[in-house]
Amino acid sequence: MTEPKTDNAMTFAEPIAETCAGSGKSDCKHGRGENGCDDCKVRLFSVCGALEASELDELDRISQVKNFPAKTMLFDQGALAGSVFNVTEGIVRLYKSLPDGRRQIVGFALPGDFLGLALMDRYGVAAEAVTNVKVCRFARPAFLNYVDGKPHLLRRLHEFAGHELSLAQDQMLLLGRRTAEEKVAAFLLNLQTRYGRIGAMSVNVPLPMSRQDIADYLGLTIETVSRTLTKLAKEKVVVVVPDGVRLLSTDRLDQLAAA
Amino acid sequence: MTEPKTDNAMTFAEPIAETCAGSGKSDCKHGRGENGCDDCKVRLFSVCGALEASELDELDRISQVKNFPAKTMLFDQGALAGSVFNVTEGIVRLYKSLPDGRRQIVGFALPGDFLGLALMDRYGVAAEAVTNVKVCRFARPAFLNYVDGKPHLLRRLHEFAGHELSLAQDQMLLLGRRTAEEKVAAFLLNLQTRYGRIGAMSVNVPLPMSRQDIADYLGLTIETVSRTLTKLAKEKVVVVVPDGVRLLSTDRLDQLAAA
DNA sequence: CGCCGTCTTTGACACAGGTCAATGCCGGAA
DNA sequence: TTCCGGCATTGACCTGTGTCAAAGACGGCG
Repeated sequence: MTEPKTDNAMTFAEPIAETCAGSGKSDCKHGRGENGCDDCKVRLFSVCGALEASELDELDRISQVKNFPAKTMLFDQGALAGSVFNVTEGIVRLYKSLPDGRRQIVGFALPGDFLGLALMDRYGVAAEAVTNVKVCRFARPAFLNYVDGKPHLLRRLHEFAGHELSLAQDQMLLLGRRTAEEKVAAFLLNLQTRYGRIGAMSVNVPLPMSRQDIADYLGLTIETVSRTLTKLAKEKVVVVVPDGVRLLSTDRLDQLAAA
Repeated sequence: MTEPKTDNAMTFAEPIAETCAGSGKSDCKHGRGENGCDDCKVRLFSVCGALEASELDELDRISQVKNFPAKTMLFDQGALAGSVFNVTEGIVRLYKSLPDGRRQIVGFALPGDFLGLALMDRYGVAAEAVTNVKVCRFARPAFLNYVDGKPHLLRRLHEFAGHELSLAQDQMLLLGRRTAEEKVAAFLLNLQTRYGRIGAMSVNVPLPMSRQDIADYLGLTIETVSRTLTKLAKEKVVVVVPDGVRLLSTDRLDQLAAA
């Protein structure tokens, strides 16, 4: 369990707004690399296919780039949901907390991921920048207005929500029924896959988040995460490197994860 | 952990179709008790407010009442999602399984709840009748067709999905960070609340599901569930009765659940 | 009525993972 | 360069929960 943080007077970030110079050039071709439109501020993976070039332009126009330094909060659990975010750089942790400080990280948002898409009036989880983070922010009213009257997009959003739910259910299975070793193995494979989707496919899996974060994501303690990683390293399944892990035997990990 | 079931050759239910006599009377007033329209086959809590009377009629028309005896399967994990269900009577368990038989129940569906609303092409979880179950079934194409062109409904559905996600995240917190006693306390309170919403508000909480089901829902073993219940009974927090529990001190439970 | 199968409870014991504490590692400040 | 503070690792030990086994409780059925 997480020990109550002494440093829990977490500052609410005052993000630095940028003028979005550079992405303002209007000769944008909306080239659809695997990162979505390369010129645009937003990085759409999942929703991209549902959008016309003109719609992408419009979406881009109502957006605003913001930076959040590492460890600052994008929004707090239960706060009025004023914005929808699209992460473009860095990693965000999403979590719920118990009054005594125990914390459960329900997910890490990587570049391309959306936050606040549920479109409920309050955020159900808190979001903090793990690394320095760049996001594309949409004011809720503008986004709602944009979405309304685009049933295909609404539909897409709904499918997307269904996918999120499915992932959450996978995580329940992991939290409720898997051993520490299985949890860590599944986590590493999962991260590898997700990094693969944003270009950095490799056996080198960066772990920008702390051991505490990993522990709070997997329902373990920091010591158990550390020990498990060491054990996997001793068994030549992984190599622990600064800020990451190199996967030696994905097969073995698959086996351990017992997907 | 769940021991591998010897009886896992679970039969795929061949539901008995009914002719829906009785609810076919067309003088339905669509009286909106807390159960939705009392005359209709469907029992809509969450989505109800978004529908006009005429739309409810239409929805009712494309629906079909089916019965599933206890322990039969409504659909399997990964199966083609051919139907959307609205539970009208009984309880359904939704779960994911590991290849070795370990099982995680991700939720219990009570009357009024929808199954398969994610509208993805495959079910992400399996669904089994805990008790005898009566559902209102919509063929996917008909339901999709019905939903399309009703943006307000689509919107509502999306909000509903967001709510589901939020519940799933609460469950992650429970699974990852709570003790056995906290889990059981939270479970009982949660059930009480949900029963309250469908009319049977009382300190008597029916537990139609087995101890194994509760264990698989809370990430515990059957023995731990049993012991915890016994402990709560010794402390005069609850009384264990046949197929249920009477809550003596909701306050104490709240305190234990540490919401 | 008694038998039997299934579920639940209870007890004794084991162990995965938590707790506590010491040490190591590293990067930034002076 | 050294000091310092914040992680991460490692070890020793403990405990909550799992495992195994036996004994009720209960309902269906002959």
